[in-house]
Amino acid sequence: MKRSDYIPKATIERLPLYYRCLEKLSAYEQDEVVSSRELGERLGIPPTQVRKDLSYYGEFGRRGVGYHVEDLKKSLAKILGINKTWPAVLVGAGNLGRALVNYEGFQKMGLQITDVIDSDLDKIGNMVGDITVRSTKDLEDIVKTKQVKIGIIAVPVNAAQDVTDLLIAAGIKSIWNFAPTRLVVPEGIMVRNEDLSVGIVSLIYHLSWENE
Amino acid sequence: MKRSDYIPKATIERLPLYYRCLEKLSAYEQDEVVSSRELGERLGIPPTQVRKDLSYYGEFGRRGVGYHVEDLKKSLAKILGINKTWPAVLVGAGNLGRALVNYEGFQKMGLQITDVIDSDLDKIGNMVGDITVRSTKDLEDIVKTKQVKIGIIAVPVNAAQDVTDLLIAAGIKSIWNFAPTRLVVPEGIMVRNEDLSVGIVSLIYHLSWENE
DNA sequence: TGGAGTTTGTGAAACTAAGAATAAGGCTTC
DNA sequence: GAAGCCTTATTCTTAGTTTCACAAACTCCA
Repeated sequence: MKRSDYIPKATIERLPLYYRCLEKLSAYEQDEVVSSRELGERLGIPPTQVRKDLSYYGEFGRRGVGYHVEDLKKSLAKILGINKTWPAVLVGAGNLGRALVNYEGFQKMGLQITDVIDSDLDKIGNMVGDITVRSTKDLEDIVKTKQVKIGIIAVPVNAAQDVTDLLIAAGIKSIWNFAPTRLVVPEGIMVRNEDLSVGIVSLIYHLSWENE
Repeated sequence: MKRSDYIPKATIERLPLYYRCLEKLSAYEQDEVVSSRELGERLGIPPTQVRKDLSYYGEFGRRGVGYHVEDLKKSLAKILGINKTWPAVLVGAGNLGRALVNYEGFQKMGLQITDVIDSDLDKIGNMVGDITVRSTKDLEDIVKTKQVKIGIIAVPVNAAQDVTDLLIAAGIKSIWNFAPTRLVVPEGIMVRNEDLSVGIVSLIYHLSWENE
């Protein structure tokens, strides 16, 4: 597939939004075709931005017509890598861990949490959704046999770095980190921080400055 | 407090990171002073960026010395508006809602979830943490009497817009949205989307392109 | 006291992303 | 099949953000 040499990070963040919007369109709308204008309007993104973003990866639309919903959806799935299923192991069977396992949206995006790990002996053996919580001792075996590349960290801050080290030792390549701390990882390991506190603070920031 | 006319959005997103780092420093380190270099190293941000970000709000450091940890922490708290406590009402007593109520980091950032609302009759009256789940009918009363400005949406996608309308009708000014959809709101209402699917997709994206 | 070594604050430069303008292709209608 | 109206793709311009470079301020030590 064509791909420009440099693609803005911001573009990559918008692609999933386009994808999800197309999913909705293909499920509920009868139109086979959507214009960049309509796609943009639904997402609050200018149409020129939509076209620009897509153009990094090729020509998907037809001038004077628009984009074919199904085709573009398939193309985006391929671009995003969600045309296959990615197994993931989640560490931390607390509230957040349970919420993530039960989160509806992941399956559609290609993520499947196949295993849940916890170090708390009381939690091992419990069910989270339809997954049995297993011990950290099993981690390496799980990662190796299922070829898992993604690890999700949903443990308290003070355990996050230890869990990271365990995951990397077991062979994990990408980490999705929900603990509000910066993880130290070797070259080649990708970390995405999903930092909830940052989100709320920027909301509060705007609230507190808004009358000045 | 001094504040430049225009402050980059990216800067505002970094301020909470600085704040949290300072908290850690003030709790575990004996040094009273921290340099922009050290602060940056801990967060993976270049020191010039740290200084520039802070400089939008005034001069907090001493040349040749660095920043006084406690002072800067206090200044940042004031800038971010987290020197006071902001009450918030959470809608949706599912897994995600429970995870949010029990999330440790919020209190420190000035957010206090004071009430939980759900439309599901089976859930009303249940406890989430130490909060009793209440009906949507009580929403307006809660918002008015407690002067709540922040609403948190942790309901399924198809209910999110209805909940948004309810929150706004009740007088909410800022919405933190965990449902993976774009909310339609009137002018003057702030929305922050915390879209978990986007996070995982950008991780998958990098994984799937990495060997090309 | 003065010089060497730090570290901040900031204006300018470089870089990155977004937006506007334009060119080119495609549909519709007569 | 030609004119007029759409819509995409691309180039060019503008805006936004980061990085650089350096003066100013401070510490430490001789």
